[in-house]
Amino acid sequence: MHIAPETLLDALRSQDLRVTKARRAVCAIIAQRHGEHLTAANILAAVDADPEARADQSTVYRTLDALEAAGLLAHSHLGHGPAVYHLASEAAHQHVVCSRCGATAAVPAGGLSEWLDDLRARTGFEVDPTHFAVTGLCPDCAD
Amino acid sequence: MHIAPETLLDALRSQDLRVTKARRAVCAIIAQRHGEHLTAANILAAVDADPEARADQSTVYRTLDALEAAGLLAHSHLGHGPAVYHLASEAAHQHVVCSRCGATAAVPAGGLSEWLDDLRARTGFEVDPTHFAVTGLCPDCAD
DNA sequence: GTATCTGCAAAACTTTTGCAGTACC
DNA sequence: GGTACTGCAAAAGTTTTGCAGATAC
Repeated sequence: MHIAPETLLDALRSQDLRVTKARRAVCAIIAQRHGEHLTAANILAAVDADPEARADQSTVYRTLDALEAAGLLAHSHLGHGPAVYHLASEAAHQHVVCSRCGATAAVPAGGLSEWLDDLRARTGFEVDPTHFAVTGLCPDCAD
Repeated sequence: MHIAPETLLDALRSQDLRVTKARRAVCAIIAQRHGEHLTAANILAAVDADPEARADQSTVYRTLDALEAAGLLAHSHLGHGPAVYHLASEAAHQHVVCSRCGATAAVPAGGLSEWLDDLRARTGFEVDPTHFAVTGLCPDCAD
């Protein structure tokens, strides 16, 4: 469940992408805090908090895009706020977000297969259920 | 499958909300074009197209909020763009959006009950699956 | 009369883009 | 050396907000 920043950088190298100071910094944050729901703003703040590193917000977005295009990273939308990024190697999971208090829960995507089969049968779409969360009311707010 | 603007206005009245010119105009558009995927911008444009009516965009948003709070309207997010509004009385349905070309499909929420039961059992959340679309690749783009 | 609603203008918020300069390979 | 990347600044796009004035009841 751990990943070294070098693993990410090596993956970039293997795709003929350049390893720059900004990309090192972003990859370090992602490796260090993976498992969290990191937004682009979180990553930018973390980079800026490191006196050795800095990166413009546009660079952070472009780096995240590059990592995503390289297949290393994916993002999801947990409701109305900013997108959250996570390693593509993390197990696919569906997010459920409370529309009142914002609490989140995750369920492995594995349990959704009948639903996905049903959707594909009805619509012909190859569905990726993890990109958008579903909303609902958490147990506390459901009262 | 039709609804009169007066039905919406009456519902507002019954909740002690005031019936104004702007609200009449917005309700007229919604009643007239219900079944479509109307964005706030669509509604604003439609109001402005009527020489008799006009409303500021902030008024349109506030009117939509009021109708939603009154339980008459609901909105969904079909991907990255603006939210779309529809009558709360319309049958619940789940949207599926192609992440490449933007094509949409809809499936009745009815077929999702096992999945919803499963989610509730695992997370305790009362899930509303219709608020966010799921993304995927449509048959044409899946090649 | 008074609480609610409206218009206007500006801002909030996330993300994207154009462009000139810098740094990686 | 040449291409890819970066920083800066500005803009895009949707939605929200503050406030003074207008309007529905």
